[in-house]
Amino acid sequence: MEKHKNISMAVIKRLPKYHRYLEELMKNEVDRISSKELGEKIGFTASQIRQDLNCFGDFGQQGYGYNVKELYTQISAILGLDRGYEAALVGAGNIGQAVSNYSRFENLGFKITAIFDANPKLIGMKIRDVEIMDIDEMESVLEEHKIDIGIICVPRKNAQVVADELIRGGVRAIWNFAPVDLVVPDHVKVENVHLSESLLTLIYLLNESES
Amino acid sequence: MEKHKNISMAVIKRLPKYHRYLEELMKNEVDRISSKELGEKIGFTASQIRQDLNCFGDFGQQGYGYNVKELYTQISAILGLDRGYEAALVGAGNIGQAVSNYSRFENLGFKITAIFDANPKLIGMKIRDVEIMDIDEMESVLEEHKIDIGIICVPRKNAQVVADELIRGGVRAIWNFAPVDLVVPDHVKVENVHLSESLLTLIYLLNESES
DNA sequence: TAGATTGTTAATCGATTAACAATC
DNA sequence: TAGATTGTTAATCGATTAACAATC
Repeated sequence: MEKHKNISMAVIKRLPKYHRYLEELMKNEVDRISSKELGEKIGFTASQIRQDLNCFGDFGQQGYGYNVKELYTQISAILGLDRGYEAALVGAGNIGQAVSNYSRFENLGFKITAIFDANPKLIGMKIRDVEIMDIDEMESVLEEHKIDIGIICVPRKNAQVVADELIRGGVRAIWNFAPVDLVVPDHVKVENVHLSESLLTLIYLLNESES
Repeated sequence: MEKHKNISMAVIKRLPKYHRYLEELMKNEVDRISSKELGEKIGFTASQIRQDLNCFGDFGQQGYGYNVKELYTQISAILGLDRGYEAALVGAGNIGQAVSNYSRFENLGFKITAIFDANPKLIGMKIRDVEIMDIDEMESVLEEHKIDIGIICVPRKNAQVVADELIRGGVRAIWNFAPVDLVVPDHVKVENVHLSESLLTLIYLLNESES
């Protein structure tokens, strides 16, 4: 399976969508699907789907299409969902609490096992059985505990410092909810959830269609 | 200013980023900036920045660059931030509450003026002075009150129904936090915040860089 | 076998980058 | 004026779509 190299971002960003639609098809007990049918569901061209999937392997069968269950398993493996992930969340404010409480992630093998905040009022509180710790303890916790993913939900001005600290603690992937572009070394991956940018895009589109 | 047509999504998605960086430059009291300097800050090529901006007008001056304040004003206007927006949020669970509480939006002229939920325990509670109303009242509230943007924070299975209801009530833009792709008529714009997809992308990148 | 649908190559389309004359 | 930097056209690069032989 060494096809795996130099996959474009465009393709990568579509993988989770395939995953979601295949999960749904499985739930509806659909056994097979052609690229044409899947394309109609998902809103892609059949051609694009075949191109995308062929970046990773030959999952289909001529004259038949794709076996839903098998393809789902394959995509899950490609995404890396065949193992679990431990995350540490920093910043237990509005968004931090929402993310901590979001149960949908657990099906994906994703677990938040540590939560940090600087606010004394929050420290000691529990979110889904995980106690909020003092951010000063983060360094030592990261040392004794292997964390895959850091989640940054702190105010903008603290985000970079927290990122640096997470990286020093061995974190290789950062899910960033703060409205900044973090500066990180090459071996660290960042995925941003920039809510304001998303909202501004929507506002632009709203006005565009009205004018 | 009728250059405004047929702007590609790639460009539109970059506009909020320009807005953010220009805001920061203004705060730092920078008067002028060249496409080269801005590019270095923001991580785009100078060429791309000039191309992007020229979709909307001639904002620069040869030999000088761009006036930060003026460009910021222009980008704000392009994004539609020269007026205010009223939003209705549906689903006051984890994410709904986080979004309701997110104060950063108010600087953008964006205000959540109505919140709905189906849960009797939540109805009557207040979030930032806005009372959570019974979702059954939504139809009448939308009738008497002009709402620009609907925010969907309900569970997946209810999202499409809520979207339909918002659209019937005259909403033209939907900010969707539910993990579904909504089906809407052409004149309605949807911007998705798909947290699971974002997380899966990050997990993929994490594994890619490790292998 | 015949029909369907894949994997893959080639053609097209769109977005990014480079180059440079215009000009402040 | 000379240097700097734009706006814009042309070249390149990459992503999407179309086409079709291979084959289940």
